[in-house]
Parts: sequence; C-alpha cells; structure tokens
Amino acid sequence: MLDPKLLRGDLDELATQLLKKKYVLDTDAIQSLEEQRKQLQIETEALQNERNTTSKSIGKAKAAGEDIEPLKQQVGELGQKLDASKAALTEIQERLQDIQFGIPNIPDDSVPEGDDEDSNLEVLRWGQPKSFDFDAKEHVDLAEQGNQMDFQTAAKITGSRFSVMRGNIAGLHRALTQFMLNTHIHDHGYQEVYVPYIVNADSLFGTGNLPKFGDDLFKLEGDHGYYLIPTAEVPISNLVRDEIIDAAALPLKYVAHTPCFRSEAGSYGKDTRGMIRQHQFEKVELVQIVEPNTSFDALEQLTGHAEAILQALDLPYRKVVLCGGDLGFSSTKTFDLEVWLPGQNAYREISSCSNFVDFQARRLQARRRNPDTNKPELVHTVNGSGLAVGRALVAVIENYQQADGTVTVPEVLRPYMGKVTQIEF
RNA sequence: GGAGAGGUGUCCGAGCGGCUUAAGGAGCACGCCUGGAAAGCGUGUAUGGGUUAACGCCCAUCGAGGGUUCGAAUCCCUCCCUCUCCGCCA
Repeated sequence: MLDPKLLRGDLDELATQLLKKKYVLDTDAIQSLEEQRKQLQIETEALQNERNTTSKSIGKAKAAGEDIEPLKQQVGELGQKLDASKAALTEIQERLQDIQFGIPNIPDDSVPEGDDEDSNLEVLRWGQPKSFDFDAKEHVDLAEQGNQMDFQTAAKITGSRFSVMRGNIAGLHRALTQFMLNTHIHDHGYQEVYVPYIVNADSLFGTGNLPKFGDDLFKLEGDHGYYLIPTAEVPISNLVRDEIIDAAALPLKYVAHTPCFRSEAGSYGKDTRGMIRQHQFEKVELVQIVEPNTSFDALEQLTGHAEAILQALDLPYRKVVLCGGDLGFSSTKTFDLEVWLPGQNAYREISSCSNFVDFQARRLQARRRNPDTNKPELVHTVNGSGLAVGRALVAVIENYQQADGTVTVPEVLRPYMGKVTQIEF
C-alpha cells in the first residue's frame, strides 16, 4: 500500500511513475473521491463532536434534576444527520480504499522501462554453461529413466502438477534444502524460523497477495478463511505485523524452509513437463526486516546470499533486473536469478529477490521507533528465495548429468547424502 | 468437541450505563533537590486519522465485528484468542 498522502499530493507525478509498471492511475476518480472524502469527514467529525458534547450535557442536566427531554430530542435529530453523514463517508472511504489497495508499489528509478520479461536487464553472468560431448537431456528424461521422479503416480494420487520423488532424487532434494538452510544460518547470519503453512486473510493482505491475487491461492474449506501459503514470505513477514520493533534489534534476518502452494491459474500449457511449475514445491526463503533507507543495500546483500548458493553448487546463472512491466505488485525493485538449464538450453528463474520498501510494512503495520524522535515509523521489507528447491534440483540434475545418464552429486551436497557421489536411475 | 475463568495503555491493575478527559501503581524521560547518587518532589509519557503555516483543536480506538441507548470499556448477540478441567488425538 502506498502512503495515502501520495493520493492527496501530485497525482500526475504519481501516475507517471506508475505508468512504468503499466498501471494506469485513475487520477480524476481519485481526485473527486478525495474531495468528497475531505468534506464528508470534516462534516461527520463535527457532527460527532456535537453529539458527544450534547450527550454529555444530558448526563449533567439529569444529575442536576433538570428536564432532559428537549435535549434528547435535539440529539435524536443530530443522530439521524450523523448516521447519514457516516454512511456517505464510509461509502466514499470504501471506494477510495478499493482503489488504494489495488495500486502497485512505485518502481525505483533504477528499474528499466519495458513491457515484459524481454526488457529485463542482465546485470551479471556467472559461470560458463558447460559444453557436453553428448546431447544434454532435460531433467524429466533423466529422472524418469527409473521411477525416482514420478509424475504419473502423483497425478493418480492428486492430479497434474504434482510430483512423487523416490530414493536418491528425494534425497538430493532434501540435501539441497539442508545445505541452503545451513549456509544461510551459519554463513549469512539468518535466524531459522518454523512457521505455519496455513495463514489467514489478514496475513495475505499484509504481503499484498490479497485482495488482488486470490486466484493464485489455494483457499481452504470452512469458515476460518484460511489459505495455504504461496510462499514462506507470507508467514515470515507477518511475524512483525502490528509490532513496534525495538530499533536496536534491526535488521531482523529470517530464513525458513516451507512447502509452497500455488494454484497456477492462468498458466495452462506453460512448463507442463517436469518440476519447473508445480502446485506444491519447496522453497528456502530469506526475509529481512530493516531500517528504512537501508533496504536497497539489504536487497544487494540478500541477493548475494542467494547467489552464494548457486556459486557453491557451481551452477552457471545470470542476474537480471526486472523491468517495470515485469515487476511484481508489491515490489519497487526485483533481481531475478536465472540458472542455466542445459536440457532446455536456457536460463530459467530460480530466485526472485525484491525490495518492497515500506509498501508491505504499511499493510502489515510493522514499525520501529525512531531513536531520534521516539516516533514509530514503518520499517522496510526485503525478501527473496534462497533458493527454490525444486528448481535447484532440476538445475543440479541437468548440469551434473553424465554421458551414461547418471548424475554426479555436487561436492557440497555429499555430506547430506551419506557420501553418495553418483545417482543412477 | 464439552464445562468454567479471562482479554483494559509499555507493564501491573481498577472501573461494570453519564462525576473517565480510562483511577491508582510500576517503568521510562526530563526537571528540582544533592558534593555525587539513592530516596523524595514536580512535569511529561499511546496509536491511527482529520484539520492547521504553526501552537493547537477535533474524531476514532478498552480482543474483533454487530446491536440496544440521547450516551457503551460497562448491557445484549456473534466470532477470535489465552488459561484451567474433561474428552479425543500424532
């Protein structure tokens, strides 16, 4: 959520900034609603003040033994006017809110212009895509040699876009998780947290998933209004919802490993083969709650932490800055890390690291006390995947494949796999 | 799931239709006092919003949402959470 004061300032300037994100701000509607809101609010509060005062005088008159009937009549009429005024105000406020909740975050100046991913700007390329003296296969073709990666059985158990893993592939998947967690905890200074995989609507509102993106979520039956988490970002960021954090405690750096559930509405036909796009996948998520104005440094740092995993696994990748049109709703700047997949002969997203500045913090009401003024102020939030485990598994399988159809286990993962060095299918 | 007790400011805690502008205490900050400190005394100490050039003034908030009433922390309804006991349970 943007600072509501921005909607009372230079709307044309704001509209220009949002246009970079391909969002068209309805300045006329906002301006007119704002004017009505202002007038109605002043009016309503004045009426409320009058009612409060008069009601209070009834109490005094009664105590003094005076006739209170005329006063009661007077307040009764006032009450009707107040109710009408309140109703009108509420309606305007709701309409303003609907607009406000739907406005995306403003992209940072450093974000390139562009409509879609084709305009994303490559800022770094790390490692050399390995040249194979045989035809590199896709992970599906390698893993389905045996049954260690089994989509058919998963489809029987549940449906499409789920997977069953067995044996060393399941082990490799778990090893990746453990390796990532340990690295972030012990080398990068994150605190491990265990969080619920089911959250309420307030939490999803806080991160910006609701009210606009409910279609991407799995909602549970029942009257709790619960949802499966689409990413650990939701429960982790909500650790600080409605909190005033001790400034000395910042930055808070959290890491969690969770499953993620996404309905993948609107992605029919995309990445239908293999583990790239699943309804259920595992992710190691990094979240930093930081001092305002340090978030861009934190973004660089956090992205570096995700990169460190790719580097330790010796997986070639590139780093891109998302252009305005490709940037997520809540983000002001996002780096995507794209890992090289020899089977697809392409770089594919494996991590997305974003700075939300105060956009999420405002929705979350996550604040820290300014040590100088002693006033609560919104913190900034930064997060990113470090990394998506399923996709990391795909990357390892494809990059470490051998001519004989086996997969070599990367050095750093062997301690987590009982020293297995080679996976056969 | 059943029975009971609760949810009030940073914390403790009173209030249970109008004398609350949420008492009283603790903590914290500043000041006085002191050689310095403690004690004592005094002053201040929530959040969100509106309005204002500013001082300020105003509105809302006593777990959440509805309702009754001229007026609700207080009464009624629904829900959430915490604690105790029972049941079920990995």
